[in-house]
Amino acid sequence: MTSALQAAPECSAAAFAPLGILSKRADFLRAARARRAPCEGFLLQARQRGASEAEGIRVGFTCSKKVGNAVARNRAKRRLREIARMILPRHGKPGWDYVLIGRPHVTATREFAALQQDLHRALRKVHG
RNA sequence: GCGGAAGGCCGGACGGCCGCUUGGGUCCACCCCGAGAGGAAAGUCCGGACUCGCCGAAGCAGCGGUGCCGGGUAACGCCCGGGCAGGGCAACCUGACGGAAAGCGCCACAGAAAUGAAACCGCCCCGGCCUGUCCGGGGUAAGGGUGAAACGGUGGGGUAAGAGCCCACCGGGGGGCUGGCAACAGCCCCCGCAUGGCAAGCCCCACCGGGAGCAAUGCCAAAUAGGGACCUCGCGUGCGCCUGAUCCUUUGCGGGAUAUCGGCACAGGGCGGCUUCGGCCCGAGAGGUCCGGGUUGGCAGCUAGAGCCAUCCGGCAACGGAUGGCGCAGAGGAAUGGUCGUCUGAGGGGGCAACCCCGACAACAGAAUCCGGCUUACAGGCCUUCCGCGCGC
RNA sequence: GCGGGUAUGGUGAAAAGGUAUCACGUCAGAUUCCCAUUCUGUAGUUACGGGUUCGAUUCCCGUUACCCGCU
Repeated sequence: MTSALQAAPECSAAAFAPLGILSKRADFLRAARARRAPCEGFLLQARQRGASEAEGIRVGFTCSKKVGNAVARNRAKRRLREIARMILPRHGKPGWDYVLIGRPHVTATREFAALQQDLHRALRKVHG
């Protein structure tokens, strides 16, 4: 966790998108217990962290074996990562954790623009 | 032209923009220049490389594997060539393909009998008297029936009935010669010839193999309490040597003592299932197993390798050799992506047709230490060689 | 990633290479005025595909699914 946050400022991309990466099982579990917003292409879970925890926007991705074989899982994860990179730095809120969970068949094949719409809608629901 | 057989290859192409990982340039940042999934990256079924204070080597025992012969290879359970057997008109395909008179074991049910064979019915002969759908003794494996399998097969002779009892052919066994490195094949001679099947049952023979695995292993940092339990072996020798402590003596140098401490030595002990040799360690402690506690960070291993591509030479081939060229992913909760455009396009739709429209979501699938194989998955396409049938010349 | 194991009615387990068995459960029937108890019956491609064998749940090979260990 600390490594992910310390690594982020060194990373060139982090200057644009200060997104931390979730890697701890505990973080995923805490996000799952907080707010959730299902939509067509994926499931969004989000949580506002306590003051003592890390800063900035953090994001995690989950594609279980249900999504498919390794090719399908990786493809779904990459598309989720892409929409997160495009949208979260501007529309996400600092101090929040977001977890995007892939769905079988849909996440890998849905129109990319529709996926982006889904994320916008899900973020509004989670924040509001 | 139709239907097949074998071998090999490809697995959309190019570009723009925005990203990711990584190498280099740059003092740093910005930025610039490169590189970035597969034939199976898969299954983890074999074989290696590499690592290990799991002691080493040889032998024995044990365990596991392989199994026609020859060759290839670092090695293999892989590949190539050959033999034999089975299948196919053929091209060609398939085969765990050593040993069953070394031994042990099993062969259910059925059947008389399931293996150092055997007489239920039947057939034939002899004897008896109650002369019969009878009883007793013997001969007989041709016939019946059972079974997955019944002790050579078919035909003829022969006989009381039969029988390798005799003969011919086929099959089998033994020996010799020839060809071949060999597996094996061919020919000749001899033997009328009881000697099932299963070794992917134990086993025998030959050959091979120690174990664990890159989450191996090494280093750095951080953190905790270096804590507990159990097991195995040992705790010996002494006028040995040193004189370093110590003690006695001397003003001191020096000399002496060896009870005690220390060092050295020896005996002894430990390190594989056993033995031998070697090595290492201990020498009064050593080694091992387990529990408990802390960490879940970083670096190395980590990508130049039995490497790839051409050409030539040797070889039927697998493959080997020589010369020249190439630089070819290295992540680490894990990069190799997103999107747009142009082209090609199997296919789909429309039309009598020319042609038009749609069309990259058209396969299986994502490196994780690295190689050689095997196996499994795979849309569609291309190339080469060969076989059968049909037609033409 | 590396290594190991398992698969048998709905569930949990047995089974020398020779008819797949046991317990609980399900459903149906009998018993009872009704229920419970009791009794009788019921259903398996032995995970899947090949091979060895006369014959495979068992032996061998491949595939699939699930489970476990190792930092």
